[in-house]
Amino acid sequence: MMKMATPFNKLDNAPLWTRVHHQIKHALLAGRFEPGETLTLRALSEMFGTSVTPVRDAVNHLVAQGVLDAGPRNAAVVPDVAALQLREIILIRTELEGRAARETAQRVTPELVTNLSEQLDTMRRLIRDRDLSGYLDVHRDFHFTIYGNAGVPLLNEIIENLWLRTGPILTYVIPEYVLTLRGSDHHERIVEAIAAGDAETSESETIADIEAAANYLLSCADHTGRIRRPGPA
Amino acid sequence: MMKMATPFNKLDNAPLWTRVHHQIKHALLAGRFEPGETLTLRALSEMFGTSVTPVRDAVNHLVAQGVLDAGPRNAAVVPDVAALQLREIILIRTELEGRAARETAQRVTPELVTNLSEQLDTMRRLIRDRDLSGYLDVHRDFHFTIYGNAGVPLLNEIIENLWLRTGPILTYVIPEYVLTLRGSDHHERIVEAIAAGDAETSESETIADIEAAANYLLSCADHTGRIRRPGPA
DNA sequence: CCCTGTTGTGTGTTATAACAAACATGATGC
DNA sequence: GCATCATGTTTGTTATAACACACAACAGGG
Repeated sequence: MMKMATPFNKLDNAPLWTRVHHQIKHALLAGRFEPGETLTLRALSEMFGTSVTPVRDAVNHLVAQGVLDAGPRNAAVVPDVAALQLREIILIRTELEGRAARETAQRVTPELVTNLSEQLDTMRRLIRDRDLSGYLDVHRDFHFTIYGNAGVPLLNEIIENLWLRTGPILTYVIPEYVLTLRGSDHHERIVEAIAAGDAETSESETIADIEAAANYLLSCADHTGRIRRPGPA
Repeated sequence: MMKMATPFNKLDNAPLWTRVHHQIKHALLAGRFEPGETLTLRALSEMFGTSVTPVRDAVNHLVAQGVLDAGPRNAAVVPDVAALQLREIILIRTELEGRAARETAQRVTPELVTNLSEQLDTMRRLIRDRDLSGYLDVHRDFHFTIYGNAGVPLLNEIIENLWLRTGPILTYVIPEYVLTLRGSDHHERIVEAIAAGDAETSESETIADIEAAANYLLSCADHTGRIRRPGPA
């Protein structure tokens, strides 16, 4: 009497607002919304072909996470993260990601080192091929592979939230930074330290990596403290 | 032509779901919901006398903040924070609150020291009077006075979120702990360190304070790792 | 010409109803 | 007596409409 037909319809009963949430998040990380832009519920609902209720839920979620700002009249605006806020985020990121890297080094496994080394190779290849979009994806996977092995899920959750907050400005500023690396980045040393179980170096190199990228971003700030996109050329 | 009547009706135009959010949050911190209890939208809406929409928004906000858990069928359940999760929270709290205390010590002002000393006196008096509920309030104010003077609003926001996560178990376990203090707590030394601009001691004493309370909480865990309420007597 | 009051439009908010999935309950057949 | 299926209830989800506030544009009076 088992119903054989439609074997896997269990998958698409995820709530609508979840998918909307996912799409907005990715659009944010891809830089498809301009910093400072206010997102209206009706525009988004038309964009996704749903009623306003699911997008309202999704936007509420993002505002609660701090990924979107609450503007006047509780309108959702894309955060225009300035130098001041960036410095705050970086301070907390160094603290938290440094600690995560330390924890991971203390519980290193052979598989982890293998995975990280492979990701390192992939990153090198993507830089050589000038595939910056692909690089950013693997780069993020690389870092979260480390943090995910710290054995502290909550730490991972908070770090992910902090990355999300820098999303809008990252995508239009980082590519130029990546090209200046030429392989002389901290990632190799992080993997070496983790492989050696050297918690101290693992932490310090992680912090150095974050601060190097942050310093580049901060150098893109104008006199008002707003991070501006480099010339489009 | 100025409308003189109803002089201050500007105050109650805050969205309904904001107030619902506020009330649920405080009920949580006051331990008025049992850990593991699932909160139904219709029950809450009847409790607050609104429709389900505002409570839905409020609950969504809390779930997104990690203050409430998302149970099966996306139902909101009061988190039953076990020893394992508590250890994670404490790890991050020591990291973040330690850093905040360090920052505050480096930018101490005379007013800050005055305020902290007054709060310290109030706390001593409330302990002497066995007013544990009042003590917990001032105690929270004391800590957030320190963190609020670190000059890093985002740090404050994250720390507040972490406190919220421990809310449900704090209220029914901490009172007994407070009574064991007898004034020999770390708070005085924290204020001394801040007043002296001693960032190092400010951080270490803050961490010691957090870990002392955490160790008490963890000693209340049974063999399954769940924190249990001490005898009601 | 400028100020002011009005009106229209856009936007988030709230209520309500219809919906669908999950669970408990009880009846029915073996 | 027990398993199984039907059904009713509970609960989150979504759509829709009415609402209230805010802002902009515009017209009229000074």
